[in-house]
This record gives sequence, C-alpha cells and structure tokens, in this order.
Amino acid sequence: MDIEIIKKNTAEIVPENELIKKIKSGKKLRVKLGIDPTSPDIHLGFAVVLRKLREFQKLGHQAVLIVGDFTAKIGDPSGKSKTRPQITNAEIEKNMENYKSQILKILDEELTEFRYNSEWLGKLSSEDIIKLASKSTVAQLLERDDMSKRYHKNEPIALHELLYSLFQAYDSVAVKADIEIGGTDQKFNFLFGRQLQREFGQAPQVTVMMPLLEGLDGVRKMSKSYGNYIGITESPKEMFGKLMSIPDDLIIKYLKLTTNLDEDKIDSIENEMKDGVNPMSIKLQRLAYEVVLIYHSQEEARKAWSGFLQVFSKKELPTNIPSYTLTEKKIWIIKLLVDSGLAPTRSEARRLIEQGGVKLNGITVKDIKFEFEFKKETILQVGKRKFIKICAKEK
RNA sequence: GGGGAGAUACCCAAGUGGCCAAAGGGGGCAGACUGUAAAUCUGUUGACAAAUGUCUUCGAAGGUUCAAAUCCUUCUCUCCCCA
Repeated sequence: MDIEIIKKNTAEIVPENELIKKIKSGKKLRVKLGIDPTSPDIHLGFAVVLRKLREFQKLGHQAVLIVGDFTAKIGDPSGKSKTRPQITNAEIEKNMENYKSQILKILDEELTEFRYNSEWLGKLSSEDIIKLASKSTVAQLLERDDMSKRYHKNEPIALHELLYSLFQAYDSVAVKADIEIGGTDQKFNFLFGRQLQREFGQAPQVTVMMPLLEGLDGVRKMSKSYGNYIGITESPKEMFGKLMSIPDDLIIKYLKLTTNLDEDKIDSIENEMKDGVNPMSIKLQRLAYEVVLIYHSQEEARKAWSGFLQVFSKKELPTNIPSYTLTEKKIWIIKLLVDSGLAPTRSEARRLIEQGGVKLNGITVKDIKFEFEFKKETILQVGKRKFIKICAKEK
C-alpha cells in the first residue's frame, strides 16, 4: 500500500513499474527535489510537491534537496518565456536562510539533505562541459515545451538557457537520485535526467510529477512572479482570505492537494457540492480552515474563520485595523487616501471615490472635493478589504 | 558578410501623419448581485488638475512638419533566410 500512498494525487509517474520495483526493493531511496533559491517564499503550489516528498520520508526514504545556486546564477528559463535575471551568491545565501526553515515546516529534518549544485557544477572544466553537452542534441533541447514555444514565436533563446536543462539533469547523476519529484512542468528535465544517468552508468531515476496548482486567478499556475500565490508563512488572516477567493471550480483540486483531508472525505464534499451546497461554505469550513490549520494552529484557523465572517458576511469591521496618524486637523480626502497608502496616486484615489469605493465610518464618500475634518477616530475604508483607522496626532 | 521582419502601456496585441493617453483580450481595481474576496454583469485601468485642460509615454537619440506611435537619419536590441 506504500505504492498507493505515493501514487495518490500524482499527475504522472514515469515509469510506474520501476517505481513499484524500487519501493519493493526495501532500499532507502534517494528522492531528489530541485529548489530554486531565487524566490525565498514557499507557496502552496510548491508545498504540494514538498508534501508529497514528506510522504516519501514517512516511508523512510531520503529527501535530497538540490539548491540550484549554480543554475540560478546562470539564469533559469523556467517557463517565464523571458530570461530570468541572474543573481548573486549573497542574495542566494540570504534567501536560503529562511527558505530552509520554511521547508522544514513540512519536511522531516532527519531525512533531509541539502545540497548546492555549485558543489559539482562549479567544478566542471570546459572539457567536462563539452563532454556533457555531447550527450544531447540541439533538437532534443529545443523540444522542451517552453523552448519550442519561444523558438516558434521567434523569441531569443540564449545558449546558456539550453544548457540549463543539461545541468539540471546532471544534478540527478551527481546525487545518484533514485526518484525525482516535482511539477509536471519539469517533465522534460526529469526525463533528461534519466537519459543522462543511463549515460553515466546509473539506474535511471523514476519521475514523480505532481499537478500544477493554479493560483488565485484560477488561470495561471501559482507563482511568485504572477503575484497569485499564497505563501505558507502568510498570516492566518491573509491565508484564509486568499483561499476564500479562489474560483469555485478549483475547490476540489485545492482540497486534494493542499489539505490533509482523506479521499473519502473529499469525495463526499464533492457530492455535497453537486447537491447544491454553497461552495462558499465548503471553502470556509473545509478548505480555508484546513489549510490554515496546517501552517498555523487550530486556534488561529478558528480566529481567521470568524474574522472572515465578521467582515464579509456580517459586514462588520475587522478586529485589527492598522491606524494612520493624521498630522493636520483638516485634510482633503484625496490627499488622505494617498498619504495613508490606500491609494497609490491621486488619480487612483479620485477614481476610487468616483466609483463609490471609499467609505468613512461606513458612509460612502461621493465628493472628490470632500475635506475630512478630524473629530474622533474614524474608519476609512477602500473597497471591501482595506481599512484604516484615522487617529489624531498625539500631544 | 548579404537580404528581410520587428521593438507599442503590467502582459499579449491593434494602430502607418491630426478624430491617439493609443482598439481588443488577459490581469488589476471599484460597483451591483450573492451566505464568498467565487460566478455573472457594469464601470475603470499614465500622472497632475475642481474643470475646458496640462504634462509625460509607443526601443534610444536627433530631424522633417502647424501637427509624429505613424515620415526621414543614426544608433541599440531581437527574429528569420542566405553565406
């Protein structure tokens, strides 16, 4: 049944029979996961993969995390269809510090090995690199999905970007990976790793691919650069709110990939939804609650839940409102919005008022010329989510 | 080295002298509706200005013109074909 645990919720395993064989062998398997040190926050999408890796650990296998410091420095193409900026050692080091602690929130430290790929990639001589390069062909490297897209769109592809796949595959050779785990978008690299391992006389790794989790927009995959992510270190309130905002169609997928609910439970929730249970309540009681529970505590999850109801269902004020201290007694509403950070520019502030999105103590401000005069603490609200408490300067 | 195509706002993409702060889509924001920050619909999306308006912006720098994203020159970058 170990196999069943591993297979659950995966998108694809190549090849499955090899996986079964490897697991049955009883050997402590080395499960490779490449991590990117350029973005220092772990979000729920990446957590999907980490959580699967944790399951391997529960079965006694070794997690081998490859920090792509070398590949980060040469610039990773990573599907962004644009060459990624190359970063420095110092930045990587800084990112890795809190990155590790985030990862260990999910993984078991005892069974986790961190390796920097500069350890071996940095030592390759030109000769080594040429030899490595001879193991692949241009056509093969261009086959990679995002490469071929860019190629057909007549976009530039730098030579080092092609080499990236090669290096990443070499990582598998260097750490003698038995299994590599990651998102489906990594398929090409994973399979390439198999090929390279064979060339180096190793048993090829099995690739375990997890589905990509769509982000808050429900369209693109969750990614820091799209700004559609939920970070695992975000506050319970933020996390809860963001989970409430995912499109209804994604509820089941999120339940499967981001919560600890078992399959039967999820199935019954799916049926409830078909029977017309309001998706909102599912998000509230199941999804948002369960996820916050994992990364915070039961108490925090409860609080976030009631906080959400307070603000959105009962339309009451949230409990913790940041305050802004006024420096003058009378202030033009537009200026107040900009000064307090609720609007980035005066034009934007103007638009918000024109559209009826600005409220003072719950009363919509309609006049652009409105002068706010301080009498007592007042709540300034923009849209549904942004609140600020206006206080007077202390004497 | 030769020939051709191209660079437009957060992203994609239309626009070949004035009606262009620049179509359309995506994304963002706001409103309506809703037991949701979902779905749907509507509005909005360079800055400044109470406002007719003003300023900055279509790869960069110059030029032509009353008027340039649009024409000319030079430059930078990218792609394709040939060698």
